[in-house]
Amino acid sequence: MTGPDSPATDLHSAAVPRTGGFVASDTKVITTLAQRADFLAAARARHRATPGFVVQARQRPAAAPGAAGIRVGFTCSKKVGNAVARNRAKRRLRAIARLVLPVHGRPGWDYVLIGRRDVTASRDFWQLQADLAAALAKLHAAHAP
RNA sequence: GCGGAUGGCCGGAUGACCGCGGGCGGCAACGUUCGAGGAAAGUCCGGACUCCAUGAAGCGACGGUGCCGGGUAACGCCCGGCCGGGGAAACCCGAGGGACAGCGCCACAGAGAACAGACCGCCGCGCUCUGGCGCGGCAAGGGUGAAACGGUGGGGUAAGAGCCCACCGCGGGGCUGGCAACAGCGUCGGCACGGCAAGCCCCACCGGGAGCAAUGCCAAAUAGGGGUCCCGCGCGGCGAUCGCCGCAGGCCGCUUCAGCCCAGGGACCCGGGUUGGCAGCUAGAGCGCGUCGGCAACGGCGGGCCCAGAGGAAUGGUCAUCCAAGGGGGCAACCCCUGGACAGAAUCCGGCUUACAGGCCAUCCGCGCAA
RNA sequence: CGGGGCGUAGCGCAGCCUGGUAGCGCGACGGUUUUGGGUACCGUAGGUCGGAGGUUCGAAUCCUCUCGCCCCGA
Repeated sequence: MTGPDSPATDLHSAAVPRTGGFVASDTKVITTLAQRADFLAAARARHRATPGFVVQARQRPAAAPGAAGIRVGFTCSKKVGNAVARNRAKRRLRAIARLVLPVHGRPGWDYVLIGRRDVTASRDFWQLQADLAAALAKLHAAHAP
């Protein structure tokens, strides 16, 4: 993943090679959500819809274990389509999360990306990235005092 | 060339960069290599593997299969053949044993629907008010029906009828060919024997149950609990509270035989703890090549190859060129735009079934043209 | 991975086992009663029996395949 010495790039140059590895104190380590309870907690927190998908975001309590770092989960229910459609939607969401979250995500937060039928798999990839960045900005702003 | 039939194959390609999962090397950074399908699907069959159940034989129950022969680890699959049906042909389709073992059903219509029967009729005799009526014979013709108790033609007769004859069909036994299903031939019988078994059933054959969340190991943690219920701790003999022997009882739905058990065995509920790791987990009835046997399915032999192994679960994104398809423009070369069938491994194999844009190859049948 | 059930008129169901006529309630529509509405009464219409094949003279019913939905166990 991205180290702190790797400068944040703009969206359209996301394909440039990122070098540099993990540092022990890196606060932008991204892990995936696995527990059902985490998904439920994120669903109860704030959310924002975009044309290609829905984002849920939740700031974890500071006392929670492993509070540092960004965590992200993906949801593609049976409504998205058959197994091929679900997997493809999930993979595209995973791709934009990997590109956008190191730049726009905040440590200590959980994000859940929810796929939509047909749109998530077909929408322009750059548009999807822009959607996520804009949604994150709104979510963070709404949370600010 | 057009139309059709069958069998098989492909089902986007190549490259670049950023990423993901596994293996290998390395202390590490990192390098290197591999990474979805013909159906991975539905879960409809058959197995491997693991655990559970005293064993064997017979009987019973339940479920399945069903022309014959072969292939296979096995199958309800495949190949070849037979029979029946469809087609002009290539070819296709068929759950295709038994209806004298028994039971049941065959609506409506029709006279009659399974020991046949007589509505309209046909024939003879008698009567007659000339319309018909009565008695007897007949079952060919009409009508009903999905199906009406052999069919066609001739003889025969009062009218008729396998009453008689020929051919066909049917049934019995025989011969020939075939491993067999079955086919062919001739003979006897004058016809007796309707259909439904994907209705019960009979016959033959097959089948113990559960499933990788199986199962085994390691670690952690609580408890060494509470409650309800069922069966039982029997008898006799010999030797000084034990041992041996016999009987009874128990362990497969029943029976028989063998074996084991004997003072404990079993079922369920409540409460408490865990929701980790490793193995099973991918080299196999494996894939393709050559050769031999076989009509074929397939098998033998030889040498070659290694082809996903995740575990809340890996294949994504972008770009370029080419290929197929659709739309638009142009006389054309060509240009522009859209954009890729069905669909994603979860213990592993053999099949079946279902979904599938488009394309390729081979063989065969019919028609047309040319020779 | 394994097991079970359902699909019939707009809605909820019966009929299927044992094959020949698809029926019940609510609703809809029309009429009567009422000043009007409700109620009550009378009448009418409405169904590819989820889909495709097969067995049978004949299939909602029997058999096979398939689609969709629901439930249960490990």
